[in-house]
Amino acid sequence: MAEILTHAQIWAALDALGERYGLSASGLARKAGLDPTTFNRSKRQSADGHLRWPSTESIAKVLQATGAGLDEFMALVAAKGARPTRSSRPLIGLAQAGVGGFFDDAGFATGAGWEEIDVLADADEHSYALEISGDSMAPLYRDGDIVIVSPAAPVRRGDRVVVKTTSGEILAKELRRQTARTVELKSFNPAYPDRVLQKEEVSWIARILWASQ
DNA sequence: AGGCCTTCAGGAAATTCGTG
DNA sequence: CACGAATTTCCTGAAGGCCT
Repeated sequence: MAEILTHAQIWAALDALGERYGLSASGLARKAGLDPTTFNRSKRQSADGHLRWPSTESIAKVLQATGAGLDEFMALVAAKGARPTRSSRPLIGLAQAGVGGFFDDAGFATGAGWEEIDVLADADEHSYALEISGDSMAPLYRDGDIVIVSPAAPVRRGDRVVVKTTSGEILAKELRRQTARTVELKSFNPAYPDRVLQKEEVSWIARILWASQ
């Protein structure tokens, strides 16, 4: 690969990121707290043909707002022009997920009762969709949002994760850190408490890959 | 290391598009 | 038809390069 970052790749990656969330260029900018015109076509090239680039600050804000990591963004850059594949994933409401019978011991989707939903995301085959209910994850995820989750994805500190406890509780939070004995979780919504769980209280951790719709 | 000066991304205003 | 969302056009603040 001769060029690492081309103008077309960067903008295509930004578009692809927006598409994953069902957002237009202006919608993505607004979600990131930027002026809605920031990513418009007309802002990508000036009349004299000069190429315009998004600032690193804007990209940082978009990654912050979407929860995508730099590695995921760079994967989109490398996959310039590739349309995300539409695939059908099992879907369940966050509220129902804790009831039991929907997951195996490792957190993989199993059993009956799952709906199906089409998502614009080439997530792995083990991924499934959760419909957010309530405001406990605001402002990042709102009631009715769909998040794509994978129990097969490796989790690192700072990742957004869904955790099932042995008592049947389902938590969606940010992974603060994992120690030998504990798992520390930070709430998205500051109105809700952070949690520190003992390792043996955790039945599985799945990483939130994308939000959609 | 400091000041000037050019460049340019992003904001403001204006306009068009889309949808009930 | 009205309202909001999306987009274009124009403008400005400030970042950053260059030359002492």
